[in-house]
Amino acid sequence: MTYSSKTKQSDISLSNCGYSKVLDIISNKWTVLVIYAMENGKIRYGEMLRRVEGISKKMLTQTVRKLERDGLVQRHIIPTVPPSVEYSLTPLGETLLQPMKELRQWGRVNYTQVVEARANYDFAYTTTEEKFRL
Amino acid sequence: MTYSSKTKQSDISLSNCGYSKVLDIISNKWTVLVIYAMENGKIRYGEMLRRVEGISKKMLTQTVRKLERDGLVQRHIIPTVPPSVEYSLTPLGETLLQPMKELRQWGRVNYTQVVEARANYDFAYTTTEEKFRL
DNA sequence: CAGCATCCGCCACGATACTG
DNA sequence: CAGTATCGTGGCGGATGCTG
Repeated sequence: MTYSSKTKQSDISLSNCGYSKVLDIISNKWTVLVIYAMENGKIRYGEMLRRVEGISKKMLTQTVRKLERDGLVQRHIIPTVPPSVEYSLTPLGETLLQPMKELRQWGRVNYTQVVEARANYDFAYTTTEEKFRL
Repeated sequence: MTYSSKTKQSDISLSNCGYSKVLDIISNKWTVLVIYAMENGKIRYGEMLRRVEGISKKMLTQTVRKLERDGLVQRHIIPTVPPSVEYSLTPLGETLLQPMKELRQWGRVNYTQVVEARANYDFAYTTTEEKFRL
């Protein structure tokens, strides 16, 4: 969705690869964090705004609407004054939690190695002139 | 990487959440597809270009360089004329394959439900006037 | 064959202000 | 409290052309 889907048929295309379909859903800045905020059950709009550091009201609304459209999130409006709204994962949304947690686990375990690899790479491709400044 | 990392500390921030760290690596248009292309072992540049439908040379090079920098991919230059280059996953890169496959599996199993949910949502929020045209 | 250089359009995202 | 409306922008990604 994020990108135009004008791709022809092939063995690995954006249209028929399962990866792409998932990316179509979760590959943007805030989606996974918002889902993450709901992993323990119902949560109110304002509470999410506080828990997901750095997100703006605009992006939170936009993200949560998209997830609702995708059938991953439910929206419960509680008619009080002022109104409050609770969000939670649907059963379908819950099923996404498991694979996501494994990815998170991978990140926790391996990210330091990635950071090291980057440092090595950057050092190796640094000009000798720049190296002398260290 | 895709986005600026100017976020303060919090319980869910871009900097300390495992999800974000993984997204930092795989969340862009082509990365997962390129990794996918290497899941069965060595593969040459031109072969990837053909297998990953729709990717341009620029983006393939860019993606593969980033993965190399992250320590997930190895580059083997074979000194022939004209030169050929083989790419393959590193041991670290291989470890990412498992969680990625589960995500792909999730996509295969559940994507149709997502598509249905979207159709329902769009229909529900279509104006009655537009509905009459159906 | 396997790239790199350049130019450019587009849209995801951020900031700000207003509302029921 | 939980949103909408509007405007501005950075940089991702596409297209094209050139090299060793």
